[in-house]
Amino acid sequence: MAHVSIIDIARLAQVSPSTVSRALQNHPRISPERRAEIVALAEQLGYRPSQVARSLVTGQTHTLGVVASDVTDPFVAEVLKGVEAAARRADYGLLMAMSNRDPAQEIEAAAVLLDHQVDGLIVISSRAPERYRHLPRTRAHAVGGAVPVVLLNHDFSEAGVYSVRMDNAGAASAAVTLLSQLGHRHIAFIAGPGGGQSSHARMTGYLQGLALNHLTPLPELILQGAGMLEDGWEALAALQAMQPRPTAVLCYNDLAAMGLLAAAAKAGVGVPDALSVVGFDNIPLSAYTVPALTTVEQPKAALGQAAVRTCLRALAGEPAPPVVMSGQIILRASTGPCRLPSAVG
Amino acid sequence: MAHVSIIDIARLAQVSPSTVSRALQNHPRISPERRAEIVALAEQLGYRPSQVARSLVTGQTHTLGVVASDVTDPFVAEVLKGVEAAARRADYGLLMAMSNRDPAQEIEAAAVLLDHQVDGLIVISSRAPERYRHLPRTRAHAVGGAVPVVLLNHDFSEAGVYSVRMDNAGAASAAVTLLSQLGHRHIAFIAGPGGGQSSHARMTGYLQGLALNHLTPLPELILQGAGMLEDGWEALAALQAMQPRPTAVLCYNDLAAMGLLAAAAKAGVGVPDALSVVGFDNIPLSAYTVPALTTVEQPKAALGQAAVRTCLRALAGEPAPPVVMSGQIILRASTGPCRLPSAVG
DNA sequence: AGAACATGAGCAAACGTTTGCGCAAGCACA
DNA sequence: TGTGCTTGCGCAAACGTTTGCTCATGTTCT
Repeated sequence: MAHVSIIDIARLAQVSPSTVSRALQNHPRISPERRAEIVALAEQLGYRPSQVARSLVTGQTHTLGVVASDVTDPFVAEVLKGVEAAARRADYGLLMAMSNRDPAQEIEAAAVLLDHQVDGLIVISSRAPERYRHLPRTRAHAVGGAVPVVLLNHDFSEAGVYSVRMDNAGAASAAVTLLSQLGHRHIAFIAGPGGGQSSHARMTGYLQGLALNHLTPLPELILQGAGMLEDGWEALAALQAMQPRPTAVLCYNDLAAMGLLAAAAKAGVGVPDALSVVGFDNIPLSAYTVPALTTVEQPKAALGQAAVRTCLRALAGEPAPPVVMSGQIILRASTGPCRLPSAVG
Repeated sequence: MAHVSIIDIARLAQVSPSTVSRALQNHPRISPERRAEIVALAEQLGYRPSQVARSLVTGQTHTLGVVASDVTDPFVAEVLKGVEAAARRADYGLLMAMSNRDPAQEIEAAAVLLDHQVDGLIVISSRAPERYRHLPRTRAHAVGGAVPVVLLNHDFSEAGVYSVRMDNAGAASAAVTLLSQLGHRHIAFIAGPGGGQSSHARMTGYLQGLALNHLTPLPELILQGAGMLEDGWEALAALQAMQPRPTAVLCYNDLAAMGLLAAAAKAGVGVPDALSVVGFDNIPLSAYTVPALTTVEQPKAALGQAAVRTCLRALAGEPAPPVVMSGQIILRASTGPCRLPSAVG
């Protein structure tokens, strides 16, 4: 027995297919009795409407596209979870693709999703925002013309491109202030992937924080990284070699911080006594490191939800202003007062 | 300017739409010149075929459904990544939904994905395999009748349901043997979520491992858990209270192990001196704990790829026998020789 | 030279919905 | 009783493809 269609129901109910269609979508001009009869019949036959056929005529798939840089990154995973929950609540499907942190793959993935006629696109941690400008995203019945793209953790303003992000700069600056208040004068920064807005903004915030606390920014205190465990792991040696030696480190994310923590433990560098470490993201694991990681909470699930909300707003033709959420410092055990006399002063 | 369709091309090339369609899919009965002309025109117009329309007539969406228990679990994320990569390579889209470890949500998600006419379904860590038996998954043009379901880390054999998993029991048993060889006589086990096959199999393997090494299984040495950080964290107190006190613990997964590690560090219980800890999954972070975690490697990406391969095989009508991969113990620093004289014996 | 066949292309149906329009019957109003 | 509005439903087009069939032309074989 094949798939039961609206026509089968029509035949059995002795009505036209259009009547069945209207009955099932609660069209006002269908008599209550007919509706009841048809609904019952549909239920009984186990009728499930063909989303594909529906999409073809309406031009909407009721599906959102998500391109994520890498689900393996706990931050991304948490955001994705928020996106999924919100999409499900709004009865939207989720078509997923991964960019593997590569701009080319990102844009390619976006194109593929658009080919599948997603109603909207959400990009978690874009690395190539400017390329959405020329991405053809016209749709057959498109409401506002193009399918909306919402960039998560990127502020790129362009028609049809929306933005949901955290106040990375503010949070990073606050983290530096915290360290400064603990007495640290030499604060290093392990940067994140180039191309990402969040990396750039956190760097900016780091510098702002230094300025705010009258600390002199030293280029050599900034280490390159990509937001991965290895970054922190490898950073320790560089930190140890610095003159003056930093007593605190702000990391691009928790992953880098955890790498650093592991390296410190291995090298016998006491945290926080010899080195204070601050992460970013507050991934679940950060509460379980040794010592527990002081970090900046990002409202990950909320960011995901906001992205979906923004996308749906844009779809509805409503205004969808940029969303900026603020972080909050989670004080745990990886930070402490500066124990070393400042080598320079 | 709206979406350019096959008809627009046909008009411009002065041919029929069918010719355009055939030209674009390299049908043999189209002259090379025509094909070239049409292909060029399509390229120039930026033509992108409507997957929706195509799906309607072919009955295939070229899309796989994935229901994951929780992307936030690093194991799941890694597997998902493998699935995504393999699907992309095969030119398949990925429709994603999350079950949040809830059987009801799992089956509901599966139904939603099926409504979107996914060609196949991959379930990462199913908790309700038996319910796929009665899930209506007939398709209009279905090749083999029903859309294939491949269960990842579950062995449930039923027509149309395929299985890709790891040899959980064998690996768990091997882990116990390792601990036994290190001199441990009292080995505890923190179990995983009930309902999951992997949890059950690892438990079985644990018991087999005990038997194999002539250790007596004690019910009180088995703690309940759900494969989460908190499990390990909370387990420490229980372990400490046990008589005889276990000197080693096998955990359902790395997450639980990391929770335990954190708790041990906080309580001043030396690992591995006072307590050896073995995890499961070998998530990336497990190499960066303090001490680094001894664990069982699961070929996560390979599992994901195998799931896609199996699904595609089933779709092609080829035989798709169950896949069983074997794990391998990764020896790191959280395990060591038993230092305590056995209290009993 | 006739038959059989290969080549290149078009016609039209089909996929399963949604929806604008038309139409008949019933009703209220003047 | 005629006019106009409402209610309930059907007709048919449309969405953008794919594909079985048909058909004309050219080619090769006997």
